[in-house]
Amino acid sequence: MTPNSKVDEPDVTGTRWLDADQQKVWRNYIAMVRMLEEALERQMQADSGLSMNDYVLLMQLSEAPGRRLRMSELAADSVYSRSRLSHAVSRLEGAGWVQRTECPDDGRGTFAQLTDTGFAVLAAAAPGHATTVHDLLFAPIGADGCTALGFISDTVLATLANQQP
Amino acid sequence: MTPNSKVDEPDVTGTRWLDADQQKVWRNYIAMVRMLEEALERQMQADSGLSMNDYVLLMQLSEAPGRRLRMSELAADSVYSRSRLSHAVSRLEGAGWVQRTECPDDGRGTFAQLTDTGFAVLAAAAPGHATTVHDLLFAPIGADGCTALGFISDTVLATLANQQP
DNA sequence: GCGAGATGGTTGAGCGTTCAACTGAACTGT
DNA sequence: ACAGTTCAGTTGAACGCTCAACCATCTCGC
Repeated sequence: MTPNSKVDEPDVTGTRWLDADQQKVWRNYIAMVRMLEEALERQMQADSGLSMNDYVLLMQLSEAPGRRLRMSELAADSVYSRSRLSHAVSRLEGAGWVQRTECPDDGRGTFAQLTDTGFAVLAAAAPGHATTVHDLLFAPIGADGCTALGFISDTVLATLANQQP
Repeated sequence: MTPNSKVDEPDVTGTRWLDADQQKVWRNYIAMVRMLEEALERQMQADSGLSMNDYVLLMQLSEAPGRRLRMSELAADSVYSRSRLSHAVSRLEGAGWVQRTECPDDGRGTFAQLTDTGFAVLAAAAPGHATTVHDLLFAPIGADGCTALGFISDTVLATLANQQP
């Protein structure tokens, strides 16, 4: 619960406690993530009637070749479980923004294909989103902050990637 | 959808697009946040049978004077809606980790009080969590990364705070 | 004092996510 | 060939969160 005096070394229980600075940073990081998510969600919902989750899914599809991806690729890109993606795509399909397509190469596979309607919705939502991200994140932290955030993201992602397999 | 050549200025639609660097950073930031959350959730669930959300709530309570907080204070600290917190505390109360108490000063108010059982559960969960955060975040990014992340969090939080009222 | 509005908190319905179980298709070894 | 296993994806129930409606209490103006 409370940090040890020796924070660089594990204590007798093998715990690597966080020092006071790290605790504060961790706490503020969590708050930042939550509030930023909330602000983006609010803006997206208000301006486009779209949830951020759906927006990101459509975005991923829009950037894929042929504007379509295998379900599992899309799931991996979005850090979604298969189940979650399946439900999500069903909803997007219901809205007419995505269409499921059979995969000729693999009988088990399914493509999620962005429809023209879906692309239009995405295109309409993009400017507001970009502006919000700019105003709330990149403008305040500046170029140095952007570089630092890039480094942090890359480093943590690499660590997590080496962790899993 | 695609960034303009002039990225520091809003275009004719008033949009402030992100440049290529920022797009990449933003994408990786989202992935980092999701994967980090997932990893922490997994560890917490596996080691303590606790969700991260519940852990953070218990943590906030444990640090408050008398290990109790008004519902609205706890909600603000946790970036929770009142409703969400009310539901969450009901569950925690069901588990015996938190108890609701009347507030003498304000007839409308309610205290969420951490029970001894709740504190014990939290104490048991803390070391594993601290170690995971250390190993997945602070150790990889180093002292400079920690400073940078602190700066970014503070800056974004300040921006968001000035945005709302 | 007292009525109007603001504040603190709860409730229930609806929706999205998770979890475990399931279907079918594709490899693997014999 | 074919049984066992893995892989891609779906399904339905359970659970957590959101949203709007709601009650009770406090505060402010008159």
